[in-house]
Order: sequence, then C-alpha cells, then structure tokens
Amino acid sequence: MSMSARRDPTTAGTSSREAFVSSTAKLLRRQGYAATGLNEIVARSGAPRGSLYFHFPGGKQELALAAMEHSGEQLRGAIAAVMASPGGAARTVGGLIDALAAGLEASGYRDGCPIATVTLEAAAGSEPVRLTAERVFSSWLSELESALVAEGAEPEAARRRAMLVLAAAEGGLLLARAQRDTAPLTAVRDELQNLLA
Amino acid sequence: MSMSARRDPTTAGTSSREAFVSSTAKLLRRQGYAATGLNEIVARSGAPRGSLYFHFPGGKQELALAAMEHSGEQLRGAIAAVMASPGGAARTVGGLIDALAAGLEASGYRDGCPIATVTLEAAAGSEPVRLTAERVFSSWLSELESALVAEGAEPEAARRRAMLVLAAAEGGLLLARAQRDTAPLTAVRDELQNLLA
DNA sequence: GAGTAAGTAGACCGGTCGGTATAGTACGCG
DNA sequence: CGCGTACTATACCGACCGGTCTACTTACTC
Repeated sequence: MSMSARRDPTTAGTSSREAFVSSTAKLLRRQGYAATGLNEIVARSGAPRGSLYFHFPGGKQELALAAMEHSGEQLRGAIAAVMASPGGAARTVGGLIDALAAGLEASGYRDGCPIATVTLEAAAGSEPVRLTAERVFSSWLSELESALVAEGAEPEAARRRAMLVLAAAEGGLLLARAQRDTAPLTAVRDELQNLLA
Repeated sequence: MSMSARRDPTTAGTSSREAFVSSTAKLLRRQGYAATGLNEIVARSGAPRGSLYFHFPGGKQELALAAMEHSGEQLRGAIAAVMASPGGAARTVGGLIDALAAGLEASGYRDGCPIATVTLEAAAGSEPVRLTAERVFSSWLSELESALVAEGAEPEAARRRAMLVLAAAEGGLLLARAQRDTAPLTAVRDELQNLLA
C-alpha cells in the first residue's frame, strides 16, 4: 500500500499535477475563479482532462485551493526576501511596493494580487476558499509584522502597521489596475514611507 | 390580469430598468461579474428576460456598466456626506471607515466594495469595464481630496493622502472579508488617524 | 378607434460549463 | 514473466450560460 511518492524521485508523475496548479494559479490571478474554466486550465497545462480529477477529486474548488496556497507561499517568500534586505522598514516597505508595481506593469496590468480576486468573488460563497485566503493573508502579515518588530516597534503597533501596509498595497494594486498606471502604488509607497520614517 | 405593478405614472416605463440595475448592482457586489448569471438577475428583478435586452441591448456588459455607475454614484454621495460632517480630517476619515465596517458586518461580510471585485476580474479583459471603474474610483478620490484640501493640505499631499486613504480602505475591506472580522478595518482606521492627526 | 411606439413576456438557441465513465498505458514488484 | 496500481487519455453527460426570437399588451396620439 505504498502511497504517493511514486515515480522517479525527481518530478515524474507529479509533473501534470504541478502543471495544473501553476496554470490555475496564473488564470485565477488574472481573471478570478468564476471566469476561469476547466477547459482553459486543461488546455494550458497540456495534461488531459481526466488526469485533473485523478489528482484533484474535489474538482475545481480543490484545484483552486491548491493554486492559492501555491501562489501564497511564493509571494510570502518574496516578501520575506525583500524585508530582509538592508535598510530601515521605510526603505524595505518601499522596495516591496516598488516590486509589486514593477511586476504589475511588466504583465500589462494583468498580474495583481493572486489571492484578492478569488477572495472577493468567492469567499462569501465558499468557506474553504475563505479560510485559505485568510491563512495566506495571515502568513504575509506575519512576515511584515516580524520585520517591523525586528526594528524595535512595539508588538501592538507592529501588528496594526503591518495591516496598514498590506491593506494599502492591496488597494494600491487594485487602483493601479483600474487606472492602468502605477501612480496609485507610488503614492501609497510615498505616504507609507512618510509614516514609517 | 398582469399583476406585476403595472405602470404607476411616476415610475412608469423605467421601473423594470431600475430593477435590473439594482439587482445587478447587488449581485456584482457580492459575487462579481462572471459568477453572476443573467438568470439570477432576471429572477431577482422580477422582470422578464426579454425586457432586459430591450433596456440593455448591449447585454450583460452594458448592464454591468450601468450597475457600476449606479453603485459608484451612491457611494460617492455617502463619502461626500461623511467628509462634510464636523471635525478634522482624521475624524471624518475614521468615520468613513467605521461606516464601511458597519455595512460589511451588517451584511454578513458579503457587501464589500461594489467596484473592486468587478475591476479585479474583468478590467483586464474589458476596456469599458476598466474605464468605468477608473471613473468611479476617480470620483471617490476627488471627494476625499477636496475634503483634505479644505482642511488646508497642500494639493500634492492631499492627492497622495486621498490615494492612501482609498487604497487602505479597499484593502481593509478585502482583508476583513477574508477574516470575517472588522479588525483589519479598525487597524487601518487607527493608523490612518495617526497619520492625519 | 385605428395606428404605433414602448415595453412585456417567455419559449427557444447553440455553446460551454463542471464533472464523469471507461478504456488504455507505464512501471514497480513478486 | 505477469499482475496490480498509478496515471493518462478521450468521449461523453445534463445543466446552465448569454443571447435571440416573435407574439403580445399597453399607453398615447390623431
């Protein structure tokens, strides 16, 4: 009864699973949950439709949860890396927002937050989606908070400020997509740096 | 024999049009564009399907644009009213965010920003949607900005701060929906009041 | 009261949706 | 070898999608 871990120790066998997850992550980020069809996911991933339900018997929703975790962990790593770079919190937070702005612009204003869209359209209708979103946001918050604490901020103040930074970044990404311009993000960055200095 | 509120002289002719718009606005706010079906809109509005295409020959998209304008104008009025109340900017901005939090909680965390969800899922794929979102956000920004200018803020600083306030409010609504808790909004409110004091 | 534009009404359409059934293949293991 | 299982592969399903059609009823005008 050996469980998974089959296949060539490297990536064989799970390759189509990963292809599903990353295709889904990309599509969810760009157009959200409801607008993303299984046909589109299957076509992009290159794997056959039947394999999808082998790897994700829970269907579209299970796949979406996996994609959210995947994107969430990726971005958490990026946040941690930026916040660990030298300079004060004002500087690193500025760098973080600049990085988000650069990524958004480079994608033709398509790649915003990979979690926000799904959260807004599906969190109210699906508790698993909501819980996953909550967990991912919380992981990002922890990274920001601990970076602020490491700079000597009071725990309570650090929590509130981390929340403001994340909220402002999310809102900035939203407004930037609506305007097709990074101006909202740079305005947010400047004001945040004022506050944190 | 038809029993559906026939032609009351005042609202004559446009009553079903308005029913379509307000039903659509409510549904877009709660679940976004792609997840909202015409069947659901038609059922809620009480009007027949055929009438929809009489009033909105452009179909779902035209209806969505009208609903976005409708919600946008409504919220613009609310923002203007709150910002005109007595007290400094720190106080009125705090009141605005408290009002958003109260509305969100009262709806069971379903009614967030009526524009954000549609923007994130559809702005990249439909220029009319994007432009409408841009216009609505801009109208809200103007209200915030002029309230800050009326308090003696420099024009440039007022613009940047209005952007931060809107971005933080949008992000706060997003995080509050993910957490099913108003804590993100109160944290954002407190930090914003600090900054504006 | 005939004519006509405005608006109502719901049956109907092809296409796509998420999901399933079932046959086939690759591979570790005895 | 051959057998079981992990996985691939595709054809197929009913439901629902956004959108269209045509017949009808009203309200106003002459």
